[in-house]
Amino acid sequence: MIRLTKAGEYGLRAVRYLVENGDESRISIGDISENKKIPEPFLRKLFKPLVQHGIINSTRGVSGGVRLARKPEEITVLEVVEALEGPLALNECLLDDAACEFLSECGMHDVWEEAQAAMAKVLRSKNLNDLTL
Amino acid sequence: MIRLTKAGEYGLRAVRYLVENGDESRISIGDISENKKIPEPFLRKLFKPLVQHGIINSTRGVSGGVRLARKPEEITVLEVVEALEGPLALNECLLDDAACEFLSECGMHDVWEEAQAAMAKVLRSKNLNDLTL
DNA sequence: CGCTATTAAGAGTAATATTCTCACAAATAG
DNA sequence: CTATTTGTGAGAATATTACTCTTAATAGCG
Repeated sequence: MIRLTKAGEYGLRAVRYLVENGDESRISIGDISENKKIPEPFLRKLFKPLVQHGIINSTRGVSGGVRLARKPEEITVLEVVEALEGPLALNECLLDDAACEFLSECGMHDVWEEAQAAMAKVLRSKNLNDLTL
Repeated sequence: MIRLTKAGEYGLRAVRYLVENGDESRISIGDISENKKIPEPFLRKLFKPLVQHGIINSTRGVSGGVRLARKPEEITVLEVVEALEGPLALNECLLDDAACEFLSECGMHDVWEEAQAAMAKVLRSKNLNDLTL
């Protein structure tokens, strides 16, 4: 089907909410969930990779919450997508050559690589501020 | 995950086999399955959409089989991929606007559209002969 | 200090989509 | 009419996605 999952969809929506409400204060995942209509426990899970990739900062406890770890214009859409969905790989062979039993005689490898590069270029050219226009 | 499924992978592999062995004669799905290491009953199913999309011609019975319905250089990779995977739609909202509950305030719609167009352009620029180099 | 309210983190479960199998039906050449 | 080959429908197995419930950390307050 070649499609973005809910993880990517929800995660981007959440990150965008932080950009729009990013007055340095921390925002709770519950708030985001409520405002953006995202199932809370699921959203909660999405923040783990975002934190690990240094896109989001989180603190627990009373007045804790999440916020962008860097300025929005320094975070590309590609970064967020890859944190949430894993590295871009339109076909398995683009992730791990060994996955293709046909290798050089495959014929498709280069096509997928080119298609993926084109897509990645677009996603890399957009930063989080570009989403709020 | 944004990845090609086995349907696309197997289908392209099968179509490529036809290009390479396309001496006007019909080839049985069993042959393709054996040569390209594709589970036969599954491959069988993949030919249905290929026939429906006018990419493949099939005939039943003794000395029947499948073959390309047109010259390989007149069939684009995009055509084959879309026949097998359904229309390209990196996000649901690119297929059906109603699917997005945020619509104009979404922010991501245009980004996905642009990324998808870039990818589609590459896949449309390649025909089946380009795969056999 | 220790309790409590609040919030993120982690483990585990349910739903859905994909991949594959099997059994049989329909067509066709000889 | 028979051997061969594609077509079709039901459905099992597996992988992925989506969601829920429990646990751990933190700050503030008496």
